[in-house]
Amino acid sequence: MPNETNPAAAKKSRRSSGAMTLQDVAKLAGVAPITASRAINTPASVSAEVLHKVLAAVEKTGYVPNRMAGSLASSRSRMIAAVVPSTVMSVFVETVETLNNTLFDAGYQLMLGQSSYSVEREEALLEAVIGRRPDGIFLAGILQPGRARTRLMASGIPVVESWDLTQTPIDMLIGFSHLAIGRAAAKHLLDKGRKRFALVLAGDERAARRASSFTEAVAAAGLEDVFTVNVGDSRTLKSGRNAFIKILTQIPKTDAIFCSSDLLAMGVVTEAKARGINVPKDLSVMGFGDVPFGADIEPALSTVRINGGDIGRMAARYLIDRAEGKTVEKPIVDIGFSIIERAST
Amino acid sequence: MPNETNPAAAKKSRRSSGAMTLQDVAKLAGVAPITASRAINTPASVSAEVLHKVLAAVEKTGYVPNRMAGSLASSRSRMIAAVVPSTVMSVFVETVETLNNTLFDAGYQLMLGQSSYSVEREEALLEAVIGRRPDGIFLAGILQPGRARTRLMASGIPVVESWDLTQTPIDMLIGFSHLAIGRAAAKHLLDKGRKRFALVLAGDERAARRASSFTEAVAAAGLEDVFTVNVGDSRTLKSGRNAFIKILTQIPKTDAIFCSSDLLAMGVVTEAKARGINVPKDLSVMGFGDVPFGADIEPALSTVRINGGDIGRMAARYLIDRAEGKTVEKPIVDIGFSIIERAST
DNA sequence: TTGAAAGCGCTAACAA
DNA sequence: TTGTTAGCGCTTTCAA
Repeated sequence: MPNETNPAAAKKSRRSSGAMTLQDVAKLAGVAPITASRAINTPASVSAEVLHKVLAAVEKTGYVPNRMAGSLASSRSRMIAAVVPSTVMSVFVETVETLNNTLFDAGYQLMLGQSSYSVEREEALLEAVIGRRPDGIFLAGILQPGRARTRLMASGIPVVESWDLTQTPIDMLIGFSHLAIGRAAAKHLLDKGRKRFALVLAGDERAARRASSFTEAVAAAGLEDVFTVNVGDSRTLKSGRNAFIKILTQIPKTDAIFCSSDLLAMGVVTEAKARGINVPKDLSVMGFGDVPFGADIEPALSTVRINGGDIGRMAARYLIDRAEGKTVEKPIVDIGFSIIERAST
Repeated sequence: MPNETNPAAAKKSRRSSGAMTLQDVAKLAGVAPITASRAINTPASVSAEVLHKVLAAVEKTGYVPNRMAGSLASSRSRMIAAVVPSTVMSVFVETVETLNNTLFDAGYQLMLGQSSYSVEREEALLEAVIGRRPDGIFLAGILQPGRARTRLMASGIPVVESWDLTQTPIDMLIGFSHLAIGRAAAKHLLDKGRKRFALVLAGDERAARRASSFTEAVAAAGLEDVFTVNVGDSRTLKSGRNAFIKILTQIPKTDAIFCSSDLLAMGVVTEAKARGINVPKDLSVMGFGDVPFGADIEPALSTVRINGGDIGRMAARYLIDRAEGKTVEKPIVDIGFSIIERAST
């Protein structure tokens, strides 16, 4: 070993990353590396004197433990991965934020992947994620059968799927029933005495399921067919405005519209107001997702609220418990939803 | 070595994580581990026959490389960390989304940390982040001197600070001038012939700087003092509504309001409309950030646009180039801003 | 083009 | 309570 004799100028081996290591700290503190490790990670398991010496050495060297090495040695990465379709104007952000904060408070980091609503991207993302050996994976949605799902199950990594219900989850599940939401939304609007219904939705399979049960409930009430407008993107207000123009052209008598997002609903309301149509007198509009400012616009927006914060918190809790071997349960939770009645209906 | 003779039941050593390893693949393919590694990572450096055998073995075993082990051996984690204050209704989400997508396309993962606008949390976060040895760190903002900044500089990890300008960046910088924005906003409203100005802002230091140059520019035009309302949170519409009520009570003649976020501006507009005040005839309202739907509300919202996508893309590029040793530059970029004039002014 | 050997920096396992 | 030893699963280095 070169330069052993001159600590001050001790050059690291060619392969070293150059940063301070536990070795350096241990040497400075005059203890074995494992003892330094214990002083840092489980201070209770070490004598006061050793603790003091090691912490002093840490301070002096500016040592920051290399968690990658620790993870490799212990097979515990203290990382959780989350895969979401998007974070911009998305209904998942509250969940991701809460998940992340809860994880951090428990000493975990979040790896975030965005599938951009693409199945291929999602598959590639999951492959990459599995390679990082996270202690858990959160999925915004349910993973369809395929290569990624197989790999994921084979990996043995704890998984929380969310935002939907299924009989065959990969592992854990925190969701709610889109069919029940469609029915509840229809009931809400029927109770208001509305007669002619329309739907505005983007090409999202879950929104389509809400729409189908909505349509059924309206038919069951003996009313005319629900007119449905498909828009490209549920995260823009513009699509909602355009959709309303289409509805007005085709079925002018429409008096209730259920949208697959709050932004779409805001678009409908905006366009209606611009045309002198009174919401909610002439038209009831309902959104989905409960954006933070939905209560403060004029008229305040009726919507379906999903408690995204609860999903994030619960998912974090389940994944951490699993990672720490506290449970082997496979919870399947229906967290439900609430119909939020505000001025727009 | 136990069970060497019975591959089917071959138990891994007690310490093993149990997953397939490069060893397993190599053994199955009849080559050395390093050769299997080359076949997977640099297929060009290997004969066609070996490549075929290794890929077949990968397929059969369902092997997913352990990137943590690879990172440790190569001192390259292929992870980039981003630290932002928040992702809910935040002006940073577009940047994070673009950063993440650009990184993923280049084979990198994103670690996301949220400081929740707390300095202590930010320090703790950065300490945790450094321990993961990311190849680069993106900061939404500029890091103030302190323990974390010192540690970060000592770590040698490439850093991009953003969203502001400074003479003393840690490393790289992609920002813009908040003082220039305040002046430009004031000029825009002065050009409209407005006479009595107000500001609505949350307790954000950057917003305060925009406000100060705004105030100076108004004073330089010989007009009366700018009335300033401080609100708790720039990410709610409600604060904007309340702020406007306060302004109306104190300075009823106010005819121009510059807000520190688009949501605050939307709140002001909403409250004004609810009180029969015409925007923009009686009152000009201007936001900051250019939320995706600002162009589609009624009236369309004038605002200051920061190209968050560009920041994310450039940051990704710089950090990757640095990680791959392509450059050692320390770019300092002023990406500027645009005043977006719409109906609300 | 392929392989043997030696780590990367840490912690599990066992021993004292 | 402290230490010794032997890996974790991969890649760098050097040699053939």
